[in-house]
Amino acid sequence: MKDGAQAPPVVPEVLTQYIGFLLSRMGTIAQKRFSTRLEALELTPRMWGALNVLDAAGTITQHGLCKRTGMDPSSMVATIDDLERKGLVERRAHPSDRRAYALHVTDAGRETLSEGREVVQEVQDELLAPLDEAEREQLRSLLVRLVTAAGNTP
Amino acid sequence: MKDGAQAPPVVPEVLTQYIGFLLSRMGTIAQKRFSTRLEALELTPRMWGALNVLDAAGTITQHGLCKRTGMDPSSMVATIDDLERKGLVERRAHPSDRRAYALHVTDAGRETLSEGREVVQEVQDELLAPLDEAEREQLRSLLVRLVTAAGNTP
DNA sequence: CGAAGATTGTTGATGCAGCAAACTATTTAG
DNA sequence: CTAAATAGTTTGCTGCATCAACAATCTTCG
Repeated sequence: MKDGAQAPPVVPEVLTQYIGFLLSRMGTIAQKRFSTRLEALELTPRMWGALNVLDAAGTITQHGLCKRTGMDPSSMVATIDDLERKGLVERRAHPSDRRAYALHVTDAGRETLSEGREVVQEVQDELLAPLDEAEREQLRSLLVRLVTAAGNTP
Repeated sequence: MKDGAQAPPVVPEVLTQYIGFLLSRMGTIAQKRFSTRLEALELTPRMWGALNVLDAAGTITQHGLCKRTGMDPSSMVATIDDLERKGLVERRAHPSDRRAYALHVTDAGRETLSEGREVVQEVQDELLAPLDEAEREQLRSLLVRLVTAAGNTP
């Protein structure tokens, strides 16, 4: 019966004192899970993030998306290419700047968004299974403060 | 004065509701910061993690390290190579298994560990600057529970 | 006005980490 | 003793981040 005595794996106690390690590790795990589940919609995490921010912004340029998502401009090109190829996003002419595109979410894009939200909710519920509702909100709030602060210093 | 009206960047409100996104983003940020700071000691985050776990374990095999750190065996080979080349770790013969190595931290390795702990502590303090002591402990505890649970399900 | 500099989107090159397959040497199971 | 599993290693593929360079366009300011 080796399954009963399964190694106490995955979180060496030494490292549980390093919040940085925990953040980085949990981040990787989350990313992997979302990535796997989003495959069903033929979306990558980057596409999903961009689509969400774009939808919330209404209209925005690629550069604007880069600033908000922290994504590199060159990666953004590929991401928008992918989204446009799937018909979820359109590159329209920007009304006042001929260098830039005015990005728009299509109806198909909004459809995909609502499907995606269900999937994402499921994954999130799995990841946060050990926490009750109050703890989840606590975690969320702490993370928002950290990400916000970290984004304004570097 | 455009610097006063700096864009409210880095955390689009849409995404603050996705704890998965926050985790993944904060994890990336943390990793980058640590990576930068550890360069002063000529260490990568992977080397640092392996060195810590190894030190805490006393003696352990590469495979054991892989299980505990979640690192890929092929990556582990390169990581141990690096640590050994810097004289921080030794690959000794395993007493009872001629396939495996018994890894040991050298005196130089312990020296580096104590230097590294100071650096890591600094970075952690910077990252967690917005949180008071109680909140940090709260975050740590929540993350440990999540990582532990996530490590036992996949 | 008009030249200099900044911005937007794009391409290409580089490097790293994760993943999987194949392989050797050795140990364990049946 | 043979078959299967394990430890370590090598190699190649993939995905993503980062960087430098570039063309088109906008902005600034003498």
